[in-house]
Amino acid sequence: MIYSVIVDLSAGEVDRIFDYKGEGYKIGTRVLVSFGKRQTEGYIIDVKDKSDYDESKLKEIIRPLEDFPAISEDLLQLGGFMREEYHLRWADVLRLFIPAEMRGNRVRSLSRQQVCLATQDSLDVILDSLKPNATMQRDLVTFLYLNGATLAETVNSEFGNSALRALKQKGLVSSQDIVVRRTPYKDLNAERMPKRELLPAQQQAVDAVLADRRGKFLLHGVTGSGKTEVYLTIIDKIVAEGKSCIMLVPEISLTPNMLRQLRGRFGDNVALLHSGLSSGERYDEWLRLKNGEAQIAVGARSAVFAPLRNIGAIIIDEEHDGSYISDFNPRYNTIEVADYRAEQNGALLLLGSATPSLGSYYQAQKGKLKLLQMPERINRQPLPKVEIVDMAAETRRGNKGIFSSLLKQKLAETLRAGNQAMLFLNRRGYSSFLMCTKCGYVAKCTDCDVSLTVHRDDNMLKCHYCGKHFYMLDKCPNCKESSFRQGKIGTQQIEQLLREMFPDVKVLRMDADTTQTKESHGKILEAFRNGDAQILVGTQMIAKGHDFPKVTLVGILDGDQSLHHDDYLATERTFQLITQVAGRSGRDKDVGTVVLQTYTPSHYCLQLAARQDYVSFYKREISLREASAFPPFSEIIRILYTGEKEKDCIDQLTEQYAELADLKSRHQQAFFYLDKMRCPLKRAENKYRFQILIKLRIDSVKEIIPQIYAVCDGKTRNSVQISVERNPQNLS
DNA sequence: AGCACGCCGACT
DNA sequence: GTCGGCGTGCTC
Repeated sequence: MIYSVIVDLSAGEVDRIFDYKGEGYKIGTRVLVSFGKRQTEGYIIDVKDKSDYDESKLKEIIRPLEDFPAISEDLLQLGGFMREEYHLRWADVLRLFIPAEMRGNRVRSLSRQQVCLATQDSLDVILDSLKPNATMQRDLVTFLYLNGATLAETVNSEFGNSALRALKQKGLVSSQDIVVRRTPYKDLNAERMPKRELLPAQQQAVDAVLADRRGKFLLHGVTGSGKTEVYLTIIDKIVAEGKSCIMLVPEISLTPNMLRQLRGRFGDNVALLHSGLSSGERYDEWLRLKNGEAQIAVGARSAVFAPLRNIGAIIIDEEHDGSYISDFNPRYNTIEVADYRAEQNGALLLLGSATPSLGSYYQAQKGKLKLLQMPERINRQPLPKVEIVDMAAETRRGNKGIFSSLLKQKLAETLRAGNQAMLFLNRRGYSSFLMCTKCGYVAKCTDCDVSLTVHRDDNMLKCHYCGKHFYMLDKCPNCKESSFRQGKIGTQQIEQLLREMFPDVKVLRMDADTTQTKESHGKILEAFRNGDAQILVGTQMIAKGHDFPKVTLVGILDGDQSLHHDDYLATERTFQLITQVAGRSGRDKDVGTVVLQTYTPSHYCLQLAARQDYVSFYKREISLREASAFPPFSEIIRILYTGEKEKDCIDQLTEQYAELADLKSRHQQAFFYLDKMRCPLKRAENKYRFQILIKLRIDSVKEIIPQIYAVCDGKTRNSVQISVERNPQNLS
């Protein structure tokens, strides 16, 4: 037989099928092949009788890497779709479908010794054969009789090594090696959670979804409206019918919470997939799904590739979240991928959010998604009251600080009442830059065109783009003066200011700097939930999904921050962020308050976010998008050129731009826009950045996109990396 | 992605 | 003269 093999190398020149000879392999099997002068892993993606290549030159497949096909045929088909749709390489796509540790033979199953009784005799008979004073041995035998096979390490710690050895010698107990599965978050409470009675709105949503098993739904439920319970009920039903489910949450820090609820309801039938697991855990969880030992996959975006068969439902929580769009290689849109998989499997697709993305809500308006609404909180509490504070007026009144007088007052009240507060500022570090007051020199990264952020905890200057660290400056390298002005305040400084303002109050901070270790997310959140601290300061990390019953005050310190980016997503993002953060307040008995500080208090985005009026915001924003022909009424394509040699980048861009201009002249009506420019972020990680921006008429996308891809695949310099992004999330 | 081949500059 | 820089081409 001839096998079509994709070699597991990520490079343009080898991104094609290589034929090999072999016998008895199944499609989807990973194999070892000899390739050029050495051996490589590869994936069988097809079988055929004849090769287009000179068959006498075909090499033989050396051997399979696993005794089962690692990639199912429907995932292979999905891979083909993604390759076309997102202009990706086979190897990059296929790698998404298997746990990373399977490549390069790094997998090891974990085996442990297990001991059990080696005799069928009754307990009395066994006990009779033991001396009355051998208490440990008698206890152990009794234990094994009652509990069955047990891990040797458990037995050893409970009953001691000598009892076990003695019993083995007598032939009463035997031991064997078994493969044990490594379970992430093993100690996460697994107490059985009862099904909760659904409220009418929840029941309606569930009924509507279950009425169409191939339907596509958008569940718009305000923060605190009980969307999770809807998801659980649907999963329950689908699993009961023998089908599997995928449940996606936006980021790793939210998985423990969802996992706790899923395990509480479905026990071991749940497996967790995300990049934060140890390699052993990830492999074992993947295998449990692959083998059908678990039918429910939960995780961040990569869990959409869970190796499940017969999928009945794919649920995406907080569907508006930007993390569902992978913005580095391989770039893909999780919702589109989920849609394809749902279609393939005849599964239902459910997207949920309190602030749906404009695109999804538009799809719902057009009837492509069925819209389900849950407009009320489950506790019947009103949504939190949002007070907008005009910081310009505050400054005029002489308050130059970061906290408005209203926020200070509310903070004091909240603390006095024994409640908790969250303060949100989407800027980590101590201050955003360091500038010499004498000559205006600003400390910049050596590799990126970005000013360095001051970090006080380790007294360093850090590049938030590439992560490089630099020593703090004591004098200006330019004019040797040592007087500096600092930029905008970050979370570190907020934490410090709060400690000064409320010396007796415990403050926790959660941002990328305090969550570097694997479990730090969970620890901070748990500490705050337990009441170990009264104030939590954080970046957008604290905005998402968490449920803190004692929080009655949320302060948004810089509501403008994301509003004035000059990209078309700025207002949508700001609205989502403010609504999500505000939703953390007042989730229990007490009504929540939100203080929203801004310099543009009358901006419609902030006004409508303060009223949590999504529908009005949608109407306003969608008509703006339509008038200015932005997505979803067009598609934006960015071709990004990066490289260490500036001239090569420019030459490469210029050549391809000429071809695209030619393409445009032949399809005038398809193009709203075509232009080339230096990126706003001129250089990053020691590479220059240039881009071509294209805006296409939506009904021309299908026809034009392959031609744009073809241009990018033309003759290229390997000193320049070229990537194509469709509807990029940021244009920096 | 890696590895060999091949053609120019800087050194013992 | 030779070592070695990295541009170019190839892998079933």
